[in-house]
Amino acid sequence: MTSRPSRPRDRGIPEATVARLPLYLRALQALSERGIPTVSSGELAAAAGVNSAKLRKDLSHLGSYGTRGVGYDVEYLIYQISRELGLTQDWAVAIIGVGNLGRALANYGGFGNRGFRIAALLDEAPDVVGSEVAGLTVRHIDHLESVVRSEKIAIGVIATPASAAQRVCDRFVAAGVTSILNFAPVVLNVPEHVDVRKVDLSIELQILAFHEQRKSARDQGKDWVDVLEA
Amino acid sequence: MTSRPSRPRDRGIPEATVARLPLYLRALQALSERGIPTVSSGELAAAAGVNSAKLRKDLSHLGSYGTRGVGYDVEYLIYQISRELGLTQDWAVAIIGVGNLGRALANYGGFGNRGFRIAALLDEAPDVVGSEVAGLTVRHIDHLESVVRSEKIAIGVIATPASAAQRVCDRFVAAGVTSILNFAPVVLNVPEHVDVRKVDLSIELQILAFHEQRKSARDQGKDWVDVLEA
DNA sequence: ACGCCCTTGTGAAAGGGTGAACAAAGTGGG
DNA sequence: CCCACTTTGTTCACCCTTTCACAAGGGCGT
Repeated sequence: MTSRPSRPRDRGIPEATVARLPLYLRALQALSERGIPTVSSGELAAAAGVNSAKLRKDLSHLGSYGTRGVGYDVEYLIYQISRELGLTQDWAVAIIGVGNLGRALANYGGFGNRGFRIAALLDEAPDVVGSEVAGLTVRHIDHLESVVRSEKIAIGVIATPASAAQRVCDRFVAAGVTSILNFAPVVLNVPEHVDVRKVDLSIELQILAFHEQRKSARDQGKDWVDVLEA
Repeated sequence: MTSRPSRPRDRGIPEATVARLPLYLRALQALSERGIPTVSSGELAAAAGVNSAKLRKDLSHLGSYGTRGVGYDVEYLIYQISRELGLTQDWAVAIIGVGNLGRALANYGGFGNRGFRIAALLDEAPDVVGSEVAGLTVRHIDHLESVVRSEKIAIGVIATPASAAQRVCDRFVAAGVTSILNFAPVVLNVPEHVDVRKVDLSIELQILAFHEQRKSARDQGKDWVDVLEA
């Protein structure tokens, strides 16, 4: 079947690498816009905020797309990463919940030029349904199933209040959606074959607070542990 | 100085554990609201979406706060985790950029009851400055430095377009802010002592797309690699 | 054509995180 | 008072990730 001898691609790209590929992609697109034809691992790593050894190892998982002594061809690498991430195809996305967050997502420019197309906005509230947001008419959530089927939606975005999230999630899953991006602060229950990623605004703040507390405690030479002991 | 002999807290809590503590905290608060007094590691782990061994190990980094044969006291554990994360003190937060995203953040309820207080909303656009959002009057970004000082802001949130992010970041740093939550799709340059966390809406989608592509490729029995070889 | 210099790709080692499994410790019933 | 049962806290082995260091490979000037 595979005749070519030298194919270093493992088909098993580490999760940590996958999470960084979008970073590299963005840095490369910035270079491309500035008309820069090639870039070394050191330069690209600096632009993406990682160290160069990590970057080289990450890219080596996709194949040998660099040229020793020169670096990487910007356009070629953009294409290879895009393809690996599946961004060369068109992904239809539905956003449920058109509050401030849903609106922010709908208006976020970063989707269009990366293979994502917002195909539907759904909400429950009568005063939102029918209004126009980001060039789309908001439809009632009752249309969820029919929209998923007609628009071939594979990725669903949940931007509802926490109380509605699991219900929306169940309807997504029942309709055949297999990837869900969840902004509601709840743990979603899904079957094995469905991927969920969570973005939680307050968790990030809490992690920052932890480090911030540690910094200020150190500055003051305090020993929190003993002070607060029972 | 430290007189008590048995103090298992290492002061070196793994980063992965810190990232999960907010999850446990939320699950515990839900239990607390339902009036449940104690919880076992298995139950709490299920509610937080992790396995029980991991949960027990995470909690053991804070100390021995459970009772063998019984489980954990919900209220006590809430207090211990809150304290560890630094949520028992009041954190003043400033949000720069009052677009849809900034508004979503300002209206997000999850902050108030976790020690975070939004102390200022700043923007540049004349049509936003002066308007009222989430009970606060939006002020012009020129006040950034004075607001940081007068409100003792330790955490800054950047919700501006990408083009403005680094500039805002520099001003935050110069004014003495040491923790930054960045929603703009750029890599921020900061000095060593400043913590930056990034939330990127489009990166999460790209990671989902990668897995989704893989799933559909597998379903169709395709061998992408060979098909697309040069 | 040759050799110098630069940069990639990778092997090996170190570090951190995960999960299974178990001993220690506490509860409650008889 | 003792025993059976429950659940924690921890040990250990494994896996994934990061990092260092360097050999292999390609361009460029002479």
